Amino acid sequence: MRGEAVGKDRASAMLKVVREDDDLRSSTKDRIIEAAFATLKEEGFAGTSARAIARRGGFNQALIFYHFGTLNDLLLATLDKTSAERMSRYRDSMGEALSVDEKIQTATRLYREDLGSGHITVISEMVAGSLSRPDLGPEVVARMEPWIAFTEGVIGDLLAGSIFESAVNPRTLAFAVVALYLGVDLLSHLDHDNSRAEALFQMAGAMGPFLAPIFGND
Amino acid sequence: MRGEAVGKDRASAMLKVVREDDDLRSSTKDRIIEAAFATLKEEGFAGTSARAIARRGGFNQALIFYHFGTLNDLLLATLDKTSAERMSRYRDSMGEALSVDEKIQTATRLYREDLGSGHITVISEMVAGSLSRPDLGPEVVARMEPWIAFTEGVIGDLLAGSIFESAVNPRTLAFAVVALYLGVDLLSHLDHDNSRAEALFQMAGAMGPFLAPIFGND
Amino acid sequence: MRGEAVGKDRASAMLKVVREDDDLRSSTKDRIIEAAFATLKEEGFAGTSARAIARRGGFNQALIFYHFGTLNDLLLATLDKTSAERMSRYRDSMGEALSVDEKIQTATRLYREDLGSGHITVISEMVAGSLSRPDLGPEVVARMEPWIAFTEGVIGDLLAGSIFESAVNPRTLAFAVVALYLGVDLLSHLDHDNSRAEALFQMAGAMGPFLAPIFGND
Amino acid sequence: MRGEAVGKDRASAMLKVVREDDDLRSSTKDRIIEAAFATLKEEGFAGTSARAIARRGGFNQALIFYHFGTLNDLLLATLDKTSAERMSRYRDSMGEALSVDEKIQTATRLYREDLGSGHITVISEMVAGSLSRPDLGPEVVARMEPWIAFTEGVIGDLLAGSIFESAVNPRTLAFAVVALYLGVDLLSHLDHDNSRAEALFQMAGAMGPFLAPIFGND
DNA sequence: TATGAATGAGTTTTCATTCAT
DNA sequence: GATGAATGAAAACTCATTCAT
Repeated sequence: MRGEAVGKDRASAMLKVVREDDDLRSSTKDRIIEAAFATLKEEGFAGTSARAIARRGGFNQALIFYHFGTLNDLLLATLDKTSAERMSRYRDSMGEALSVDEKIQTATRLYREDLGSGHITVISEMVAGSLSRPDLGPEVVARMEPWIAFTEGVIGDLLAGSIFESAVNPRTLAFAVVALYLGVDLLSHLDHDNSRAEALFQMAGAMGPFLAPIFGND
Repeated sequence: MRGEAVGKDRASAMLKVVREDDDLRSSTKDRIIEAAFATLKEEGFAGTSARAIARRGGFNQALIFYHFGTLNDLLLATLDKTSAERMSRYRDSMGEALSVDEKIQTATRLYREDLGSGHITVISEMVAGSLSRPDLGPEVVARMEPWIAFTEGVIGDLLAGSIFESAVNPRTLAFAVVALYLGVDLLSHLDHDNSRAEALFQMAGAMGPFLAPIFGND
Repeated sequence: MRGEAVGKDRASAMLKVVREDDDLRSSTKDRIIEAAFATLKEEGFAGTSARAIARRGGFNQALIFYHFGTLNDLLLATLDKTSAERMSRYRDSMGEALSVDEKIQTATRLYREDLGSGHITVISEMVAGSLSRPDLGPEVVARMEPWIAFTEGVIGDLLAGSIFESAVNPRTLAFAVVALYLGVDLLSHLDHDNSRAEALFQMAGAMGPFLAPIFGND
Repeated sequence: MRGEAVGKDRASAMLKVVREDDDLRSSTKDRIIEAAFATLKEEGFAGTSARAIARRGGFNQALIFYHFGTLNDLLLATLDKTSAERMSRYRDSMGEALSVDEKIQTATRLYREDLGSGHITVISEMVAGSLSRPDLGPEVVARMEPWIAFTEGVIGDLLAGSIFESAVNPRTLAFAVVALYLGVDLLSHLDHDNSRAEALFQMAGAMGPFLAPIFGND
């Protein structure tokens, strides 16, 4: 496990397929990112040192620096990967939800999905941990922008033609939604209690039918 | 043993005033807390080491441990003090605001006040920094509860008699408001940009007059 | 040896006098400098890591940083101490040597002394090692200046009244003498062969009597 | 095993010329040596890691070890090449200079040439950096010998027939000259100030005409 | 020949905390 | 109450070198 060669998966990949079932053909960079993800999830940002990641992934500390140059860069790559995966999932699912009501249901479902997969934990840890580090903060906030833009799109569709169209700035509201989502994640994660987030989604769900006529999605 | 000296400066403070000659200087514990606050504000959570606090306060590192036993405990005491000060300020101001509209105006004013005084920076740093540390997280979240309770009271007053009274759970909504506030703080702090938070407050302010009749505070 | 208290030698110094014979009353900073000196002498500049110094001195690595802040600063302090000790020795001895001949004899004697005590090794290592480090180079060269100034004084005395007085710039010649001394040190140290340096001093000694009349020191 | 490939690029160079298409590029070993030279010159001995050399030369780190077995060996090969080039230059030029005066002028010119080309920097870095490493020191000093021998020859020619012939040992004096040259290089390089070396050469130049009659080269 | 990947041992430095005084 | 000194553990990162291909 320690000294095994990983790179170069042209012919040898064929052989490796036999060897294991799930994490095959994962390149070394991917393996490192996976280890970083797992460490963030299990040990929190503060516990995610190069040593801890390497221990969890079963590889040498130095490998991180060989592939990513910097621990920060690995962390950001991990955030990027998670973020990209979730983004495509959100884009697909929200695209199919047409009415306000459906969108709320879908968002609730995705939230629960994120919760189960640990993405919420990892993103919460990354955002929170980066806050106090001047070198990471700006990078992390830059990675929030796509989410705000995406949310802005969803909100824009909803508002179009409604009575709020002129009163509400979709970009500002999108910022608020992302901030709320983040705050809920943090607080829920912080005390290991998802019941309040769950109640919030259910409250929103209960309001869905009332909102539908207002937004004209019937 | 070490921690025994902690938490009994009500009576002894009386003595100190007598003991010191003229200028009744803040007690040592207060001085340490002030130094911790200043360090959190200027250097961020990650930069707030025992050494950094001691350097800023002009006292010896070991003094922190003598008085607070643990760096974590000092940090929590600092959060407590800030939180208590702000809470009384919020309680007084929001008590005087009667209508939804007034409450929004007051909340906006208090937010700006917190921004200028650095309380938002310090709280953001504390919450975010603690999140990644299993020993601090639960303690910090416990200190959020009073704010949720306070917000719940404010919301409860508003909802009483309105058409939402039965549809909305004040506790859940209070949780959402605090989460939103926290999320906005974090994001604004993260990229040193308060303009979006400001836009959000202004959007809320613009909606105030429309909301007033709904809530029957006219 | 490991956990022993060192500082605070007011009353306890009395007790310590009994405990050991030579390195008593040496403050911790001195002990660290001595360990650094010994390490430079025995293991060379490249081998003088914080760990190596601490191992040799029997104290904790971190103590170096507590007292000197930086490894560089410890190294420079070590050079300073050695340099100051040798300077006073040179000043005294050369002051007593009046004629050219005597000065050459004295210089030879001092060189041999330096060789035996390891000062030449340490200075050679420091100078050479610093060369390739931009942070140390300028500091080391600054510590060469006093030696050039001292040499300039010695040369100035010799030249005064001689036929060379107008032809030779004492400062330039002093630079050359120090450079020669350094070069001889380096080469001798490099191949562990002092015979050529010795031969050089003897050649100079043989020329002494011939030079005396030229400089008018008879 | 690794080192077997070292040192036989005379015949194989012939083959290479044929093998590569048109632009007979320098052999790989030469390219590596050139990269090492450039790195020593630009980044100093301490900055001349295998990675730094490879980066500068645009080739793979491992190539160094394939061709030279050891980083030390590459460094020594680099010193060898530089040294050999300079030696032939010195031999030619000094051979043409007959009188003391001319020899001083020529040496001054060559020194300036070395300064401009960076050879002095590289040699200074190599000598100084090696000094602190037991594995390099002896090798480097061995590479000084040819220079001492060469200088001995030059001095021997000068002394022949002069009044110093019996008093001065040419070998010892040659050692002193090389040591002086080295010391001047180091000090000048150390504080990025060549003015003192320049002054020294000019002082020597000014004395040239006076020395000529003594040595009988008129 | 050449290379990308990998590694073990090393580096300086910072940390929270303890202890004797 | 307060302090200077001391420590063990850990941090991020770099090094020369090896190896399979």
